[in-house]
Amino acid sequence: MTVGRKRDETRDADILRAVLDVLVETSYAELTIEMVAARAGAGRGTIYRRWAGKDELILAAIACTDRTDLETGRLPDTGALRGDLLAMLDPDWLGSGDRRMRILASVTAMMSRNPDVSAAVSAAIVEPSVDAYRHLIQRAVDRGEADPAADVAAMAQVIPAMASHRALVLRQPVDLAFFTTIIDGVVLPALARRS
Amino acid sequence: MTVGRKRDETRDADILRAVLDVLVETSYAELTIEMVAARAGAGRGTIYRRWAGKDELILAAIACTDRTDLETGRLPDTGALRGDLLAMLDPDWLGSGDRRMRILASVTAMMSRNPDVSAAVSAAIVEPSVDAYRHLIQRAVDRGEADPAADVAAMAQVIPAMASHRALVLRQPVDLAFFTTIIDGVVLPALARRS
DNA sequence: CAGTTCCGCAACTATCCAGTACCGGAACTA
DNA sequence: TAGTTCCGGTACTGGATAGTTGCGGAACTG
Repeated sequence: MTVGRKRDETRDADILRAVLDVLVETSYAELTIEMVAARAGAGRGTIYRRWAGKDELILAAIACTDRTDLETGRLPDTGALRGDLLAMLDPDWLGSGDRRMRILASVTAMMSRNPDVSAAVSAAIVEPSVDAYRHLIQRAVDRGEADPAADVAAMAQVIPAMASHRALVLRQPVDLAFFTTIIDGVVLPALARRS
Repeated sequence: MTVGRKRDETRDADILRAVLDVLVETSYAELTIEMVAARAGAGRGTIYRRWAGKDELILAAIACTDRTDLETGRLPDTGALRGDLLAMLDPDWLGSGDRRMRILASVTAMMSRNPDVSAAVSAAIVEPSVDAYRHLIQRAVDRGEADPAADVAAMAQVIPAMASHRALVLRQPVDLAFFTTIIDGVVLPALARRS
């Protein structure tokens, strides 16, 4: 039936990973197919055979970002909100978060003009984090640790928002010290029970 | 002494304003000198005679953003923190803030690679806002209204951070309802005195 | 008035890059 | 083995644009 050499599907992942690697270092507009091909050890023709063009390629790369670390079942459960929040901040997580922030910066301008990019970024980068924080905070409320009147939806955005602000706008390191400051200086005070 | 037709210095402002107008609609990379010239009713040669190139031009445009509205002496003083924060949110301010957020989005990618752009944006767009919020919050602490143990530096970043997150990342409107939610759901709870 | 510099405009060069086409070779099918 | 499709690589085309140059005219100086 189907005749000829078969397409090597494993190259897809190599190429998409190369796209993200390039986006860590350069912006959406500056990324060229040649950079991706060189990084992936592929020919440009191979890329054009699999994706319709630059936009489709980048869109696919963003969508395949791995966020299994934030699945609800894998979130920390130390018994206290402060412990849960700090438990997320292991070096691996900080490193992958830094990578995602750089990609986010490279893609921000295009998000204004291409709703598909905006949707892909939201689904792959933004929403998983906010969902995770919402889950931890809601659990603290249910446990009676946090103020039952708290605006959980708003509070769940505080850490992602301040992290992206620090990375994208202030251009300062999003490290353990920063997260600790936000947790102890903003999040926990805002959620403390009124006595 | 100096011979010949004099340079019309008033065109500088027209051209720089045109740069910002274009940046509201397109990104740093997509902006062309031709777009700026057309918008300003100028020739490309006039622009190249005044600035060394595209980077210098955009840098100058960012630096000349007007923030006189945020001078310390002009900040609201209603006697209560909530009133002060809400008093900043008149329609003019929301409109100019939206404009600045769009410019910020257009420039974000270049901030990673050009420290001059990053410095210009910080000085012209970010720092004035944070300074204003810090001033209002510090005053509330001094007045005894806010928790004296509050981390004023961290809290002053909450509103700018969540606004830029909403505009740049979530692509949702940064309007009165949003600010009210943040003020009542995050800022005021975090600053409330422990009783 | 003569000479100079600015102005808007248009023509021009040089570069970069998306996208296409093809090559020789490898992998696969019948 | 013959024919087909994929692979990495290279050459090519076409469009966009940064930056330069020159034109005709206006503004200014002496």
